[in-house]
Amino acid sequence: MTHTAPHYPIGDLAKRTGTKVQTIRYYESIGLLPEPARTSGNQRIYGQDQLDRLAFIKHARDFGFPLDAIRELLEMTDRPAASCAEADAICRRHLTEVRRRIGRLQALEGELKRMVETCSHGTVADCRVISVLSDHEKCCAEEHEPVETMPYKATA
Amino acid sequence: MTHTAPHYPIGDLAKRTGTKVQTIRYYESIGLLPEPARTSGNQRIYGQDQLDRLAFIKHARDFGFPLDAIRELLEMTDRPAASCAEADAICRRHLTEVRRRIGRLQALEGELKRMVETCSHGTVADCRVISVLSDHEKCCAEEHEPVETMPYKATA
DNA sequence: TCTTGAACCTACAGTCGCTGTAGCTCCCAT
DNA sequence: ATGGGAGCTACAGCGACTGTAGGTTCAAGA
Repeated sequence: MTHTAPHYPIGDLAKRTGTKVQTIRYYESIGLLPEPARTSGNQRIYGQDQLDRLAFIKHARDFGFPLDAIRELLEMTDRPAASCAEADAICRRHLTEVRRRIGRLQALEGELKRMVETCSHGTVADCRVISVLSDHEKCCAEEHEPVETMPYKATA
Repeated sequence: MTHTAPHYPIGDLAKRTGTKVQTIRYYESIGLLPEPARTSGNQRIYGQDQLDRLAFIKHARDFGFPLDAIRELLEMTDRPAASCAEADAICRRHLTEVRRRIGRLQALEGELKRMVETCSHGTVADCRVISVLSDHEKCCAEEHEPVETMPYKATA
């Protein structure tokens, strides 16, 4: 039993990585994090390895990588001598996706901007916003694909 | 019984609006579309009103409005004499959200671009992609907030 | 030593906006 | 009469969590 190896309870891990406790347990449940050691009272204790692994996951999530891609990237970190072509490919694919999204959102931004700018602030019957949404003809884009879902929280 | 009023089965409604049949039933289940009339054999039949309403929903979804916002917008179309200030507000809020997302994604794009560009295509041990994700210090952004989730489909 | 309260535990439901499946029934054309 | 496509209900699953209920454990202070 060494006294030098650090060991953290789940709350410390959460604070140090900026993830939520539930999220860490969720990652464990889907096999993204290995099952950690437990105290005699059944509480999880983590070492440096786990902390690093979780930090990697968190960072990759902040970059917007989906968990499947992160899983692949983590497998690669376990084989440091392997070629990084796959990691490169994952990253490029992600970049392409990000650019596609930016394009869609920018087209959307233009249309929304026009909508609010031409709104005459009168009644619903005359409202530009409503009329554009009601009538496809009034819409500027010839053909526009649906943008990804965006559930934004209420700004009360 | 008039012979002029059009009436469509659910599949026609789907084709005409570009939504899926299940989606229409889903909208009904959450109260976004009213329950339609039924044939003697229990099949849904829709009139022009419902078609227009669904087209409105579809169009608004294509604009990225969340269903809650669409619900509010639909309520407004039922009160055409009311002020459109609320519709304007919803639209502006959405526009703000879209712009926020664009900003985040653009920051992300820059970082991802740097990552793939500096990748030396060697082993995982030397991989820039992996190392940036492993080590927060190597990351160019001083502080970056997580970007929204983006589950992209496999490009096989 | 006892107590208090924060942190931990499991298990499960809910979020958002659908999508897919199973296992039926119905309708229309041949 | 029959075949097949379209419709029906009910429910599970997606991704990535978040929140809740109801219990246990731990560490610090009295």
